[in-house]
Amino acid sequence: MNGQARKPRPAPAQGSAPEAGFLAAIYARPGFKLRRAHQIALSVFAEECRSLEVTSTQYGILVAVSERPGLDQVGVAQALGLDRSTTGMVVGLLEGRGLLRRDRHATDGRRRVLSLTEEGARLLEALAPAAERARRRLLAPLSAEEARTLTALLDRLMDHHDALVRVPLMRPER
Amino acid sequence: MNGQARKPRPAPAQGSAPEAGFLAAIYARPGFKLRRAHQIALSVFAEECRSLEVTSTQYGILVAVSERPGLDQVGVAQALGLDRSTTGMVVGLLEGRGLLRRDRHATDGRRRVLSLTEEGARLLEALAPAAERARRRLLAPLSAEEARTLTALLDRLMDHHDALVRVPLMRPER
DNA sequence: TCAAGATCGTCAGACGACTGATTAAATTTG
DNA sequence: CAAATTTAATCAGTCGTCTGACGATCTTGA
Repeated sequence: MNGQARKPRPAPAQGSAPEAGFLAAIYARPGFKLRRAHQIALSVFAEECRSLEVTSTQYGILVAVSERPGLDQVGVAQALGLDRSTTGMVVGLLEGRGLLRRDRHATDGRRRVLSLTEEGARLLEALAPAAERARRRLLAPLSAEEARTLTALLDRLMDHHDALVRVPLMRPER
Repeated sequence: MNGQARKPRPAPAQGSAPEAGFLAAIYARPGFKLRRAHQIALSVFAEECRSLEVTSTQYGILVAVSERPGLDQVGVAQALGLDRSTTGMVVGLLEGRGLLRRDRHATDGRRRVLSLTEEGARLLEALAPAAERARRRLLAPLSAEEARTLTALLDRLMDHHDALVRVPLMRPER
């Protein structure tokens, strides 16, 4: 929460090994490690951007809209691998905060065309260094070489399973 | 959803490279890759356990209670790195399905002591092979060596940042 | 002993995510 | 052209997760 060590905790029972194999079946699961690592990444990002009140998902949406003003919600969802419903919800949130606009498409009445407001653009600028700090901090325990390896392995997982996830990554046409 | 290829999708705009650098700033973020990989891990687990109606979080809780009958909710939360509230919610769900019991602690009136029901134990047995299939499928694109590397790198991230996350991993005493 | 502090469970509120259904607006086709 | 199909957005419902607050209970130290 506060970015510093949270509290003098009563010494995690790590070393004392009260029972070596407890939950080994869970701790060994890659899915568990990924959940944990993701949890950590969210925490670090949240800490670095605390003052700006933006989550990593919101940051992704802001960047996408900034790079492609006029993108619709489906385009954003596909580019980021988000669910359509989730996207609609978060976009509504950002609209409510005055960070982006949601206009009707000129010729296709179904589409909602997204673009940053002045304030959204300003916030995004302030966000960039914070996001960079978060990236660095997350990767701090790894060497540059190791970070590249991790990145490559995760990319392999993503490529291989892309079609299996309900929301595959897809770039907007044009 | 259905475990098969979901639909003949209209050819992801991958190769055609409509704009090489679109969202590169996001795609390069390790946090983004971790979110995606976690999303995939959840999907694979869900597919393998679809018939049993159990999520990976629920599976973790069932295993923890099975290995330590009599553990309380805080113990479960700390062992799995879950929030107390989350744990209470999921435990309530499992209790509602008759998979575990929640009794008052004999001497400490604050504690709720957890244990598997017959049905919970049976389900857990049926779950083991499904969880193993999920693990294998998730790691399918990696060699054994690469899987070990990935595991090791994620462990490094976890160890280094453990204290920063609000819910550090902690084994129950005794 | 008793008041202060710590701990367990729970609630409300917020956010992200997925499913399934519905509505409205294209687009395709017979 | 009109009907059938497809697609964008939204909604309701479920689940997981975290935060902050609260009441009940336990422990401790003055």
